[in-house]
Amino acid sequence: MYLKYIYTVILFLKVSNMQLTSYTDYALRTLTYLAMSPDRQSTITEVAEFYNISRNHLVKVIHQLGNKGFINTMRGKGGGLALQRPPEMIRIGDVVRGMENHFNWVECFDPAQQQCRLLPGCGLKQLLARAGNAYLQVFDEATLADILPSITTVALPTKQTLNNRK
Amino acid sequence: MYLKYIYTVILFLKVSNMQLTSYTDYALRTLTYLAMSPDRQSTITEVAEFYNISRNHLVKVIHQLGNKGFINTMRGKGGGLALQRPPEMIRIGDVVRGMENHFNWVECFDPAQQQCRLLPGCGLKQLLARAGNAYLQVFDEATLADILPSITTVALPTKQTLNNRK
DNA sequence: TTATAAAATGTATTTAAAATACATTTATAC
DNA sequence: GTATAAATGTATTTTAAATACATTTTATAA
Repeated sequence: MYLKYIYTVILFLKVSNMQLTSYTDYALRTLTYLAMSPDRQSTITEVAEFYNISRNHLVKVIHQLGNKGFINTMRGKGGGLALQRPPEMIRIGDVVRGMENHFNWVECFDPAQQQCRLLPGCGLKQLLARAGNAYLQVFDEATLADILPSITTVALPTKQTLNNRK
Repeated sequence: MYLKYIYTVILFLKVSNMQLTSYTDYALRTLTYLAMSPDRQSTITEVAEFYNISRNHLVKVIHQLGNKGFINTMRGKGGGLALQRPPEMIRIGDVVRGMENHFNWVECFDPAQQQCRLLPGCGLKQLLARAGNAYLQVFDEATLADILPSITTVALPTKQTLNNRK
């Protein structure tokens, strides 16, 4: 007897993308910069130049940092950026989550139908979810204050040096 | 007095790439397939067709699975693939590590010099490393046997059905 | 009240890596 | 020696991230 194979339930797993892009990198560095430059406004240009990274890319990162409530942004002359809360109150896990919006731990789907056709016994999905949670958990246990480099190793611009520069 | 800013120590973090690509996805599914088809040789073509995925891509995945010692591959007529060990002996963490070779948790470098210029107080590096370890830890606690779907939901080809097919 | 400095926003281009495709070689069973 | 299967290498396509460019909006200092 000829048996057609039953392909009905196919486990298609778009395995979790846990990639932290330069988005998160830039975000954390911007926050670090701001934390090390308290009591004044910094600007996007200033941060981009300090780290020697693309200002254009940074613009978007900083915009998002503002949207997510990590920093205050002020337009116009005399405007700039500053932390919205002290470093101790900024949880790294929140930053990571806020910057990486595609934290789709798992998607099980039929690539043709683009919909989940979860196998009843699919243990991988749960495993990936647990791994992802363990990953974020670590970030949830640290604040910006915890990762600040010892300030003495880096000389940051100050209001005075920025003025001298002009 | 004019102060030149000291840009000397710049923290450049290529933030860890924790992305599991379709490589790992395909690998885990191949292993699952083989585990559900014990007592016989399967072929690359068979696995690719079952999951309806690119045979060419799968070829490389399977080659690597063989290199890493998860499966036995046999060339030539009557050849094919089979698990090298029972599912209980195949640790998911090992598979993930084996397939994703670029698990560079952290790289701190000056993009110009491409070398690490680690800040003494850089707490992010450690944090990322810890998160990565926590992530892998979960995979280390599971074996292939743990994630196998209940076999009754999927009908796999058998030696008999494969012959009927010709 | 105007000029300027700053962020906000949108679009287009470049780059890098993953995914896929294609072609050839090597091994083995019959 | 022929058919079947994996091994291997290269080229192309696709996708998403990163970057660049252009314009608009907002605030404020002069």
